[in-house]
Amino acid sequence: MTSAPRSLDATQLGAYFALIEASSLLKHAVEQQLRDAGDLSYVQFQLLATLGDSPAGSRRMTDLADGVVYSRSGLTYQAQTLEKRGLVTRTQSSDDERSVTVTITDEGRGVLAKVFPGHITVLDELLFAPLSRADIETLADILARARDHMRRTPPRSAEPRRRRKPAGTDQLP
Amino acid sequence: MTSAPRSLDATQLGAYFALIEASSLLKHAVEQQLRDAGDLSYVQFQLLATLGDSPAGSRRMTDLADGVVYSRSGLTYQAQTLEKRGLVTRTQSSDDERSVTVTITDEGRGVLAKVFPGHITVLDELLFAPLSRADIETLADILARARDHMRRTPPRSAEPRRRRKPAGTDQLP
DNA sequence: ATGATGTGCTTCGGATTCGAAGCAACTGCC
DNA sequence: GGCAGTTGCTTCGAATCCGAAGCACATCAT
Repeated sequence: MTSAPRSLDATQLGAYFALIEASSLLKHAVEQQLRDAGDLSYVQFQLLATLGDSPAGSRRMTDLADGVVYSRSGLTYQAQTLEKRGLVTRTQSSDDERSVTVTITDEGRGVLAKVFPGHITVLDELLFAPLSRADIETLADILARARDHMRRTPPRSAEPRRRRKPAGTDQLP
Repeated sequence: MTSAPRSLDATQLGAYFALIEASSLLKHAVEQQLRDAGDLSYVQFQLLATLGDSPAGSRRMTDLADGVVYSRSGLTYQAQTLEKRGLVTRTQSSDDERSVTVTITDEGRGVLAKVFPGHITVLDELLFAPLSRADIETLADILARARDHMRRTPPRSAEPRRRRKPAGTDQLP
């Protein structure tokens, strides 16, 4: 299928490791700041920030899950947590009874506002400080392309559920 | 304290989000492949790979923790797991009674070898496919600088415990 | 030596994660 | 209409993660 299981050259390895390490370090630092400043986990912050940017401060669970990279069940868990703290509300959609609309509350926006300045400071000091303007632009461009490609490419076993047909009725979807 | 709590411009935001999303997506995909191919978590793979690259296939716990971004306790947990499966051994250092040396076993190398080809395939298909040679070089360069900077920069409250000196006895290490 | 401090690792408890399974509501097709 | 299949979300159980506290050895100053 693919050609011989070749190995990666030094540059590729470097890019791969640097990507993983840089994002891990950054994420850890950001997580700590969020925890200290507003008692938020990273996902919780992402959810609030996404909602804060959304029209009417609302989104369906599914849309949220698409934006963030988390599992559905994890999203449910965090949404519950945020609801308990009064930072979001959850309401049934009227047109689709199954669908749940999550909305950020004023208190949620308050926490977001309280946490933002420190968040930006961390980014400035850790990520942007050693990079030039041009670096940042280049980085954004390259990573955006990689991300978009990955989003388009199914995870290699993402068939949503292969159901067995009654018998012999096997046409492709 | 810091200057006015400015906000990020579009490019910076783009770079930040792209970094987080791209690394998350990549990590998830890699994790799945590792799970399927060798029943390894990502950390476990990182540990084995690090050991495999080390002289004599050995490292002290602390050195491993520095290489990977994980917490000490998490490292202990994974090392135990790997030991149970016979992929590494743990032995006391002779010169420092507290220190534990982790060594990869032949079986560990076997798992590593079994998992590698698929690992590389995932990287090729997901990360490198949409990027040019030059992109990869640039990416490696920029992210390496960012990573090195972050490693140098203490996490803003990482003073390992500032003991008060008796008085005036302050020379640098 | 000997106590004070520092270091290396583990244990402990709690939080967060995921996938699989379950439930309820929607859709399409006969 | 009415049932098969799909979709949206939650629940469940197990795995994994982290920080704080604990333990044992090392090192340093007295």
